[in-house]
Amino acid sequence: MPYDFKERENKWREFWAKERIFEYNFQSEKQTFSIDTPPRYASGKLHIGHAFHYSHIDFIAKYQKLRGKNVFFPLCFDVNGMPIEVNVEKKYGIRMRDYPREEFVKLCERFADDNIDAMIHQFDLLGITADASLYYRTDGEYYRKLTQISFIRMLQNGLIYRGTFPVNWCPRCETAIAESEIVYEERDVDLNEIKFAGEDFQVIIDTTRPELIPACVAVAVNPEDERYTGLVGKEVNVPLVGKKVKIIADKMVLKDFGSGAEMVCSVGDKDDLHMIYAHNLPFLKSIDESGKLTEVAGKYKGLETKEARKKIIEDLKNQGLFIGSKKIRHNVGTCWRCSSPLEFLQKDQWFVKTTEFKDKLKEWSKELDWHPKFMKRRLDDWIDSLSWDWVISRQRYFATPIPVWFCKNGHPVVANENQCYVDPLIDPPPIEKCDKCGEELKGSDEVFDTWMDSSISPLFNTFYNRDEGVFESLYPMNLRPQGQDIIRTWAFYTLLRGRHLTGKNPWNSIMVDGNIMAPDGRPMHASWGNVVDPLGLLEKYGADPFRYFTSQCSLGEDTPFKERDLVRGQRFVNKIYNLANFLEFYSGKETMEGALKPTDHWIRKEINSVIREVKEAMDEYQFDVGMKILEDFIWHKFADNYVEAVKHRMNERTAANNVRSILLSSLIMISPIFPHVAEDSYQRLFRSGEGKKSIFDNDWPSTYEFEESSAIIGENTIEAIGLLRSWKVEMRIPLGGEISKAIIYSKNPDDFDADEIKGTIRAKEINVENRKVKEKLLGIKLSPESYGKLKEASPKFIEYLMNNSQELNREVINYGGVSINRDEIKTTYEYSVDEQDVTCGLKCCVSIEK
RNA sequence: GGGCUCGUGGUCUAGCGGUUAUGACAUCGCUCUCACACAGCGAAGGCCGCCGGUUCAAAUCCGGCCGAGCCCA
Repeated sequence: MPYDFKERENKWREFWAKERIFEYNFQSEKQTFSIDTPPRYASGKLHIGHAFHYSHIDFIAKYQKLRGKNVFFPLCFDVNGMPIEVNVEKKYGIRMRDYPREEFVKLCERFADDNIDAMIHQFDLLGITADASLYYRTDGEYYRKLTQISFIRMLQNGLIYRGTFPVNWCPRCETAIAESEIVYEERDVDLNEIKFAGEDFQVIIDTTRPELIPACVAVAVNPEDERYTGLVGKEVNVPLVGKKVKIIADKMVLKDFGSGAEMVCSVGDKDDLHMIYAHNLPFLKSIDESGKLTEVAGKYKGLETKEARKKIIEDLKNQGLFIGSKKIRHNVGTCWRCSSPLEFLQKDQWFVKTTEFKDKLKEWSKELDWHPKFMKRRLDDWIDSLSWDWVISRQRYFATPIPVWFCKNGHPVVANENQCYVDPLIDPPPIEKCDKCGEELKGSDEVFDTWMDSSISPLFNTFYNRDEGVFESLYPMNLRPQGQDIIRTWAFYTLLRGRHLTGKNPWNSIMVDGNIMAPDGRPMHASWGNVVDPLGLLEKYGADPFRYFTSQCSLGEDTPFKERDLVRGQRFVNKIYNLANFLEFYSGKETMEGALKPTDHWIRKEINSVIREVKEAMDEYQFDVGMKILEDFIWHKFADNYVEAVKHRMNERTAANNVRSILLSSLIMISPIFPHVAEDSYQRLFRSGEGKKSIFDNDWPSTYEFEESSAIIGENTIEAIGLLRSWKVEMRIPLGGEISKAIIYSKNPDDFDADEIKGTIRAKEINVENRKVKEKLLGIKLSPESYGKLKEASPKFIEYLMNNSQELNREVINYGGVSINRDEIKTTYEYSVDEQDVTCGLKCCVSIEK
């Protein structure tokens, strides 16, 4: 019977919501397991990466609940920043900077509101039960208030300062331009060769922007460039402006490009920026907001860049320092609105100190429990490579306003904590006039980098600054789950800020996921046409099969999307559904008592190791490992082997109860990944009577008692049944059909439960005999210690034993002066019988008479 | 250019010092079987990316090369 997932999945989702199964209980005595949920970006449609990542988080939440924890798993959304601005621009066909600020922000808010409802529905479709009673969004007043307060506290503690940093700037529109607003154009530009004279040598530098000569702070060459060996560290004269700069060596300079020497200007481009920080060079501002040269340029002051370029080349030619120029194709960043080439311009910005905490940050990162471990290296390498502090101010509209006012002399006045949330463009400053110069104050129009919001998620979650008692009990949180792409942003900034604001790490452990690739192994891109829509898959297969796919991805690895995993998941769900059907059919029909038989002991032994191994895998977030163990156990050991073996005695209460109990334990273990079919089966079979309200109210199964000797007989019996069943298939006897006689040939007839075999394969008579059985040695495996002892003799020793298998019966075998105990040798035998109509396995041979 | 990760039957994947190298999907047989044909039983299919090294022993450890992914404010 196929499983009707649509109806059933919906039913149980509604049940969980109505019964508040997954709600955090602030009054509970239970230990909390808290998850710092990634606030999902309010962009709208669920893409497969979200579906993948949030399923993993949901596995953890549900697993921890079964482990008896009070699970804190907030439902939350990230609703600040540029991607929403860009979406709004697209949706309405408008441009942010052409639009009144307040109205534009309103459009952004509306856009986010509309999307959040859809996203909550999409989470629900996946069976993700993030807790709506712990809801937050990062643009809420309550959240932005905390963002502002955290800024004020860090500023007061000297961790934030005002400095200058270059931004992309359009000199014509006189506005800052964000990275995403830059239009790159291939243009033909002049690459000029200019002579820089040293004391007794000269260097020819290549530049497309001679007007930046006044801003030159160094000449850079590649350290491996032989042409400049011995010149590094010497000084050269910068033409026209009468100053000297040093020659520095930096790997960023391309050896093969032109002369291999270039000027470092502060600041011409990003490479310059890196070199300025790396070599501790000064910042100059040679171009102003309107694109004119400043006093740094001396006599060229006031000229526009284009005029200055012309004039400078002319002067260079007059002095014989201009060698020539050639046209090259060059990628030029231009303004989206007016196509003017952009400048990289020094502007006042707010910074959070990071570089002076490098060593501290690495210590803090070490305190975290990383899953997988290698992800820690990514954060440490990032910390090592930091060259400058974190710039937190943005010249944008839709984000948390920086709670500051400025006087006309540039003195900042910061809001009081009790004023927050505050919008300085609307609200009055805390004091009327500047306390330094008495001038009028004007609200700052700068906003925070959105990481300033999201990097306090653990503080918001744990009621920092709202409820000291709750904060003390919840902080630090147990787990931060996140993507590998934002280790250097979200993980880094959260660690930094949590530590600075509370003195403690924000969480104890961090789990980092990889990405889902397209089926072709490449990243998904709309333009490549390889994007997979998860909503269509949910419609086609349901949530549990989709979760099966996500469980199959190794933690931290990139995994190509495979629809066949959903097919497999769907079959597995169906298998579980039918196991429940089977048990439902036999429910309450037991008519006799009976004792536990060897196969019952065997399945108990098997599930015991499953209970332990799945727990270990889930504790390490290795869902693929856990699921594999469960799949092998439930599908093959339990369904194919045990249930088949026990079917014939389901009228015995002991047998029926053992099947019920093993199934219940299996359902509990698989419920984090298959919540719907597990709940469905649970409600049908186990809820009535004294059962808990939901499968998720149960505890992780504890181990079963069993007898080892019986379990071994059970295992042999299972093998014999398997052989007989496949033998029946080969003989073209229907599996349900009766046979007159089955014969088991074995060395030890007592090693089999004949009644079980007889009942299962429907034989009228069964014989277990030890006649005519031959053993054949299939393989020998030595213990590692034996290999160590024998060393180079190992392969020869195994060969010797294979040829002289009687040696194996001795307690101690001497070989080449080394004594090996027989216990250290593991052997594999196969049985065979000199009769035609038999089939043989590792434990026995079987034969059938129709 | 730098850091990290991955490269195993047709496809995807497990294994991460000694196993007869997992398993899935696809392919090919056979079986409607009283929970399940979205099932069961079986078959075929592999120089474990390439080249060196360490070791008695390497898919597994080390080095180099080739290819792929993430990140570099």
